[in-house]
Amino acid sequence: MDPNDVLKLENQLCFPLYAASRQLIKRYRPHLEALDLTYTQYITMMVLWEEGRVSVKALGQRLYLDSGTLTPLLKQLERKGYLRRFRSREDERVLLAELTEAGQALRERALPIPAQVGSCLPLEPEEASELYRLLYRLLRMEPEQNDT
Amino acid sequence: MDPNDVLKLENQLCFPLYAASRQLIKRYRPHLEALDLTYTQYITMMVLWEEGRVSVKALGQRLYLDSGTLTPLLKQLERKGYLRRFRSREDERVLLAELTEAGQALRERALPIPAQVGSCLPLEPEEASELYRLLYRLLRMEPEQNDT
DNA sequence: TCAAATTCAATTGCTTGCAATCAAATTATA
DNA sequence: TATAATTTGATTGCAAGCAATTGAATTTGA
Repeated sequence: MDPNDVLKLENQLCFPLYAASRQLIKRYRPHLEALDLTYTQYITMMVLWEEGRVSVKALGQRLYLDSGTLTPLLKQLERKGYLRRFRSREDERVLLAELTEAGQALRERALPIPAQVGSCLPLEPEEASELYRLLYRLLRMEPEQNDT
Repeated sequence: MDPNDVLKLENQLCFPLYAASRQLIKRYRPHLEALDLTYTQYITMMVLWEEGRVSVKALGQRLYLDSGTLTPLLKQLERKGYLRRFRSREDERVLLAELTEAGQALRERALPIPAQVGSCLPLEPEEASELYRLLYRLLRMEPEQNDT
């Protein structure tokens, strides 16, 4: 590559990743609005639909989000009545989030969403799974170094 | 796929896209801090380094961002002295952003960044270019429909 | 020619996203 | 057992990101 082109937008992996992520999330919005969820709230609910109950720490590890993002988001979901927040008996530092009945019921209404969004993607199925594989490979990046 | 697994985090393309995008942007931060730029400011500067001068509208189309995001961002870059903002003579509605000397000079300091970030990715070169290709295919999604 | 429609940027208001910091609880170790 | 280090979640402050709205400039077309 011409060294003058190194800084062109189109020559960097990060930009299409960032742009595609936002564009795809935008595709979820109209479907999620009916459920009164944002995309981040939706993926949080997905973990709860799978686990039923989860600590903030575990949630953060699963979603690659920190407590600064999760705390207000979980409070919001609690206000909406989809989950309860309470401290663990065994370790009072640990805060657990647990599905309510309403949160559990919401799952049924979310079931058709993946197919609805997936069907309008301009990718062949094998391209989608290759993309999927490469993204998970990329996610295996080492976590940031801290100077201990 | 078991229909019960449709809502699992790991079965959706959007989640790894969203997570990988944020993780990769995090990789840029330490390098960009030295230039007093955030990631979004950086990609804005990349367009300016390429074009020299660009309207808010064109910038938004290029970056998939709207004026609500770009207006404060461009004002910030103007405060830092990297660009000037002024209205077009031909059409007073159009606001143009133009590189200053300082903005032009900043390019030299940004040149090594792509290689620095790229070198720590856990992808083979051919995987990276395949990922790149698939992301641009995905970005060819139709823009959102508006009900005219 | 002039009123309506369109285009464009700015503004408002809300939700992330995250670094930095703080406080509380627990664990390790002297 | 003191006390130091670690873990954990909350809080704070700032920068996106974007929908909705506004207001000014321009274009369209009757």
